[in-house]
Amino acid sequence: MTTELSTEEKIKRAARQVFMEKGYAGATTREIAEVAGINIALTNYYFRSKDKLFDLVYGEAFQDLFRIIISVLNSELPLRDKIGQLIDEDVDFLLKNPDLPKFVMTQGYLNNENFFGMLTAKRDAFLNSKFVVQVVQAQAQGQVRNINPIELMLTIVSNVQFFFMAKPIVSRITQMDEAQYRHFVLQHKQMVKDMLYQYLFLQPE
Amino acid sequence: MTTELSTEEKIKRAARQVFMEKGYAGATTREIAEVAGINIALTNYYFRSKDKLFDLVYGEAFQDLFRIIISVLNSELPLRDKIGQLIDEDVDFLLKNPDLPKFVMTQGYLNNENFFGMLTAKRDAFLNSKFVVQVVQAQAQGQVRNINPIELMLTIVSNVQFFFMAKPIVSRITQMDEAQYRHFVLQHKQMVKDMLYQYLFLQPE
DNA sequence: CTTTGATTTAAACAAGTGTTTAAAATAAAA
DNA sequence: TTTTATTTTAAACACTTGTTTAAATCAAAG
Repeated sequence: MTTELSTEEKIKRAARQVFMEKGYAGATTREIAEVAGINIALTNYYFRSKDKLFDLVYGEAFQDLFRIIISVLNSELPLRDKIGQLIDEDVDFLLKNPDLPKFVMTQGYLNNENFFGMLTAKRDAFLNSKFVVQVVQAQAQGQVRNINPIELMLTIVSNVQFFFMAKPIVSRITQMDEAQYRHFVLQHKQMVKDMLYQYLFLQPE
Repeated sequence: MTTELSTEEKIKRAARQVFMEKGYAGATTREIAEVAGINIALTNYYFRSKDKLFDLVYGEAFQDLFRIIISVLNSELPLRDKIGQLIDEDVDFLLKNPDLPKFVMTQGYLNNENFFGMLTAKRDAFLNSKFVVQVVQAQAQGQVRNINPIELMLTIVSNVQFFFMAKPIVSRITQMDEAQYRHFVLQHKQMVKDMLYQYLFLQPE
């Protein structure tokens, strides 16, 4: 039924799966080839080396992780809605890609030049985002509590992403299965919004 | 000046350093031996294998990460002070051990039996902690907002630990050096407390 | 000093690693 | 079909891995 993928695409997908599960050092080209269902030599035929293949996979994962957040940060929404949207979209995205934050944060230091390059490229998108401007403006008008906009941004993200990074531990301790954990995270969205709104906005709308 | 450590202790410390930096797969016994300044064969003379050495290091890291939190959870403090203490002590501890959460959370699945065993052993300490009892009681008396005590616990921890796990990314984007980041995290403590108190406690004291 | 046991060493082992090679199979072009 | 280029394969390469061995060094006891 599914249309046959090109060999190149099969390798890339297998590489993403194995790298995400085992990390760079723990992954082997042989396992990637096995998952992809192709001969070992083809990984080096299509991509030049394990390093190059990893850089490709990591780069895409890195972009994926920040794309949605940055897009919402710079959207036209008013601040209150924007914070809600940040939480909603981040949760929805991570439900589909639960291992992404762990992968990006733990594997970044390996290919240093690349990693730091990607980060500095993203700097402006965060520091000069419309979100930061909105927060500063609202603070000047006394509508919003006076906290560092970047700290606020991180607080929003931390309340979402941590629940995915800690999932193996939490789901085990609380004995939640996949569906229950999903429900738990979805319900947590509202709590985070309530908490942030109440703390942040000085004048109730 | 420093008293000479035993060979066994030198290996264990070197192993902790290398395992934390590179992970299990990325670490080699030769690098551990080099860091410890001893012959390769000694790692297997004192510990039986790389696996056994890793299990030892991981087990201690695991205990370290939860010891303080569990101790505060079950202390005699009133709820409000307890939440403050959780945040204070977690930050202080992580300032001394910044790589611990990342290590415990990402390397746990490797030695599965051990990991899950340690988790189930900790289950009661969390689920039946004095903290949970206090929250439920305060909720019954209408003093505290009606949220899942475990979710509250996780929210507290997430607002602290995430700032350490994301440190490589955040410090690079914001161009903060070590001292600045330390100041940033210390200041963040108060913000987390304010936010949680305001959200959680229905009657101002 | 001699002897016994523990500790340390250099060297090697087998297995697994990323990568390459040269031939085979397939597809495309003539 | 014949020729050419592309893709795939099995096998091997050089190297690193965790681990072991047997000898050397050291410390303590007799």
